[in-house]
Amino acid sequence: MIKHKKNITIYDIAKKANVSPTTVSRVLTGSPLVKESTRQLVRNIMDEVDFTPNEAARNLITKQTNTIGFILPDITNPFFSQVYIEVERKALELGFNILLRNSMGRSEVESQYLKEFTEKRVACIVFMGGRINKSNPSDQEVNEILEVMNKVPIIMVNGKMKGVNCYRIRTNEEMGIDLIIDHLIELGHKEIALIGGIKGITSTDCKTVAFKRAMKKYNLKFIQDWVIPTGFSIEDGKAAMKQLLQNKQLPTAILGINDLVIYGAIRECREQKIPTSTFSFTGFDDIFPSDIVHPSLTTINHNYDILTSEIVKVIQNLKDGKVGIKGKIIDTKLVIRESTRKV
Amino acid sequence: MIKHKKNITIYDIAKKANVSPTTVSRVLTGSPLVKESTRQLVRNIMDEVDFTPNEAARNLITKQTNTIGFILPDITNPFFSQVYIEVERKALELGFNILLRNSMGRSEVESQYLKEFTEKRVACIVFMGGRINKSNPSDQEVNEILEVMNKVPIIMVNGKMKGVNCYRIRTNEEMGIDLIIDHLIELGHKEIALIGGIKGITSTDCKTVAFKRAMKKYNLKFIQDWVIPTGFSIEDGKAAMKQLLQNKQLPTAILGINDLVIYGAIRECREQKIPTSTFSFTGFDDIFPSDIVHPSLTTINHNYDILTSEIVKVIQNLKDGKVGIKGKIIDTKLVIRESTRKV
DNA sequence: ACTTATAACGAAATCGGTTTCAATGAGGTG
DNA sequence: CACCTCATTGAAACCGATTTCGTTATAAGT
Repeated sequence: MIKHKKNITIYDIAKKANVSPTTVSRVLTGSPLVKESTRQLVRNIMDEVDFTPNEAARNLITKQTNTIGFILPDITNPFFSQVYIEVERKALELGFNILLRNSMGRSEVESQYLKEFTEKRVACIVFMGGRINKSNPSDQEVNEILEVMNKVPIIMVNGKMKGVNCYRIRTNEEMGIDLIIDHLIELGHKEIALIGGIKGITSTDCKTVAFKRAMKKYNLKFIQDWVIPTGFSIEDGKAAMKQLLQNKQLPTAILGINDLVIYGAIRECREQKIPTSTFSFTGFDDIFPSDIVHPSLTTINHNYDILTSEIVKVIQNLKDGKVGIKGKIIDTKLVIRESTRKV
Repeated sequence: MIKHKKNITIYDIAKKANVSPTTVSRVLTGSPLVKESTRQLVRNIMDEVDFTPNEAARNLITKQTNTIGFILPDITNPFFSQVYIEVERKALELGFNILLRNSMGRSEVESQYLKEFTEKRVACIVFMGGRINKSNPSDQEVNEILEVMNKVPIIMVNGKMKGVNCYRIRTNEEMGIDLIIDHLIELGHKEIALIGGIKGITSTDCKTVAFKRAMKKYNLKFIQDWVIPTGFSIEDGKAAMKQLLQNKQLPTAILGINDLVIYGAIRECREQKIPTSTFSFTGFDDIFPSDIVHPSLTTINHNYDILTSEIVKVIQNLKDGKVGIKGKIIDTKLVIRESTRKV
């Protein structure tokens, strides 16, 4: 195995410098209780012998880490990597570093990582796990969270669990749907479809409800055949579009549960030689390629900067021992690009 | 600060179970030197009081971690996240977990993370840092690597440093360029431009040399005005295309230093109302959106599966104490899509 | 019956830092 | 000169696991 041996310790440094280990430790922690000249002496010897303090020893005695555990489904998904990188950058300024884990949305993997994080005594856990996106998580899934919460603060991002009173930051998805529908109405659309998503997943259910409500608000007819919840991937979007195109009557606008499914829908149109300008498309998330695909996508942006700032604000409060607010909903905003046009 | 206190230790468990801490530890490590009945007894008590072993204490005494440090420029870049996620998945099977750090390509940030990793006593470091991509890294940058290597094995991915004899895995970029040129020649192209990249960066220099060599091989004239090294981003690609279009004579094919600059180039064409079919475009990297942008991109795939397998193979060897090979070059492959056509 | 092997367990040392508390000496004060 | 303050320093306890080495009891071998 990969073992680190014959390590140089503060005791070795102390001997060489003719001081006590205490003094060496003080130099390490930057304590002011050391004469400047001895500090320099010790520092020089550290450099000379290439001393590297052992973090495990420090963590053990201080009962602290400056590590934040971060669980998300898949970092290759631009939505998550955009959130992650910003939280990392902002947390770094507070002196925290981040430990990332990809759960691939699998509950048992999440369990494993939650356990790992408590063993590592992380300062807190940012959780974008799959289970907080289920409308009906199992008792075990809930209990596990509660148990971990006894030891480590948890911040749930874009999800919730009934009975779990942890910190919650989420983006206002209903508002996003309203913005989209308003925009489409303005462009004169009256026949609107909704593709992608999975029933029983919180965000899908939530968006679907908001969609129905908005349609009712404008007195538009809600057509069940135009709601096609196939999934969240590009392939799922392609499949949904294929199915949608089999209807005799077609909508003028197509609303995707996220950006990816719209990429798929557009691809399906291309393959069937249907001009993409036949429909107005809207996505959700504003992930980075949405700016560069063709047609570039009208979509909902999560206000990543505010979202991540709020996450870090909670971490900051935890660090300072303040209580702070337990929940926060972030406004979303509409980004208009080429994929929507007048009917 | 966020401190963990009043922890339950193996001593508490031992007392409750009427056994020694040694026995509890044996249960934790899965040692066979425990009677099945006492093992169950101890396990039950652990569950009962919700005991979580302290990893710092374990790391301290065993002088080991099963952690791999991973430094890359930016995880939001699909090229890196694709490599990262695969290494993570494969390393997980070996019992390793990964600690990711984004250097944003900045050398001083890399230094900080290298230091952090040695303090954490990681098992090894996978390094896709910026400095290994410089044709002329500074002495300090090299020395730092050498110092770290004294304590932790380093695996450099797609980069090198003269005088540094660590493990090296890289993709064959020259081969990629050859494949592209061969493909373009087959389609009848004779006028070819090269956009993006930065002189002094290894991969750019390497690709440029390969480009010149291939052009010579086919007796094509190399036109300096058609080589425009602006950078690596979408914006840089846009700028390069803008500049290229100012030439009186234009090429029929445009070769990008990576996929992103081609996204930018295509965008610039759109803005200038030039049909994208005017040129054949080729990228490099085959990042995920290249499949879905329009036109979908002909590009070079890094054989991510083999690349990551080789990385993990080195880690496996390190774990087993085997020496193994020090370097490996991975073949690249051409992926033909819509962006290239007969001239 | 006596030695020996084996299974199960525990005492105590150990990893490498931090922190508490006490000690020392120099300088200031009345 | 006695007393006090303040700046530096060190001895030793401590964090919570693992591991070495020795002990005990029981089964097996001769």
